[in-house]
Amino acid sequence: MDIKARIRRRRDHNAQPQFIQRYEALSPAAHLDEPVGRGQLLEQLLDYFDPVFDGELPPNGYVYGPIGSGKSAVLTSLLSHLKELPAETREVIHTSTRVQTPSSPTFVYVDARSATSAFGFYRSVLSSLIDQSVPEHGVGTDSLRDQVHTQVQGTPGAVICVDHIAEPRSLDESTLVDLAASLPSNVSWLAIGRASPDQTHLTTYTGAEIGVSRYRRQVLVDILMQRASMGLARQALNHDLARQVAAWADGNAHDGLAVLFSAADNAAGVGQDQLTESNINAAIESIPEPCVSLSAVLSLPANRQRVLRHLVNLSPDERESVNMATDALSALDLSASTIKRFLYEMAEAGVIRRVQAETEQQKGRPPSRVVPQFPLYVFQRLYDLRRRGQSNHP
DNA sequence: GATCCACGGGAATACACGGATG
DNA sequence: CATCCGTGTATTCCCGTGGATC
Repeated sequence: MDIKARIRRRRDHNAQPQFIQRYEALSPAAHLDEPVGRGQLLEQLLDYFDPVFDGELPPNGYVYGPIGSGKSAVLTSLLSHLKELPAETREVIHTSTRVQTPSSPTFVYVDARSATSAFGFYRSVLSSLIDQSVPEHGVGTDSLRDQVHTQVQGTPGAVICVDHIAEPRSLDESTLVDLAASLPSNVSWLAIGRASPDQTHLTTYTGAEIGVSRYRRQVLVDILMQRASMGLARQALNHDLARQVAAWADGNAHDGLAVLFSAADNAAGVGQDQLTESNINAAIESIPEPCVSLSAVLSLPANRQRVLRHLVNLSPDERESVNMATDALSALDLSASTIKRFLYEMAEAGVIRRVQAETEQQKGRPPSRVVPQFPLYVFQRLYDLRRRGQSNHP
């Protein structure tokens, strides 16, 4: 490295912003306010929602597509914009004292990963319908359902969009159908999931289906460049590297962003001001196959995430068996049997994988190695950031 | 006092293997 | 040889209890 470059590096390090400027912009679990490259899906969703603008309800619907194809990104962004519409008109038209009835159906977003029970579902719907916060305890499930009824009845209705349907640990299809049936008749739902229509019986209840295909390579390149420009110092990611990541990710934005995040984190750690091919390759190496969604991991109950966070730091030989991992995690203030049950449960959900040992030992059933199936470094960093954020703003 | 659900513990079941048995 | 049995470990299943919150 020549002297100029060395000097420039020192100067940049001191005078310029950090290499990683915004972790949120890089996070595979976060969505942009304006998603990139999904104009067609946006139009299809607007077509589907179109009756709402005439004060009518759309039919039940189903949006399906593979992981990392932008379903949640587009839907959450679209809903956040749509929800602003009635609020704007309300302020202008109505007096502050009168309780106004909206002239068109309202939009509700429910994440089935966090609303995993009937109680959670009603609670999520209700808290979206009213401004006040809804208690998590002390109120019965039936009472919540009745409150949803009183909120919706006599209005033009609501479209309830239920994301991440039929994933492990989220709401399954028949539960959704049952819950929806328990709501007033002026409610439509839009389910978002990964199963194609022939793999689900959900479509027997829907009047509209929207399929989403994986991102084309060039679009994924654009997404990576966009995120890099928002989250990293200038010129940190060059186009060729973005192309490499996109080629590897094969249309899966989640995995592509996980690589970008991981590579950037690594580069920042050793003071680079640009991502290199070896950063990218190392990051790619660190992504498991198959890779479970980080936002799914980050919406697990708190103590399960805590177990995973500590699992990340265990050495491989401490993960040689479920029992050994349980012992190694005993520093957590959870009982051994709970930790063990968590590990089995999360293996069931695909968050970790159990790999049966070669049958060498004599006695008993062979143990299983514990292998994380999520991007370790990215999870670690996001988990720690989130915790710090919470303790700053309790 | 009511409510939900995370925890914790333990029972039941599955699996692997060597050795005994028919 | 095929099957069963005993032992030891792994895994799954189930449910009561208590903490946290209203």
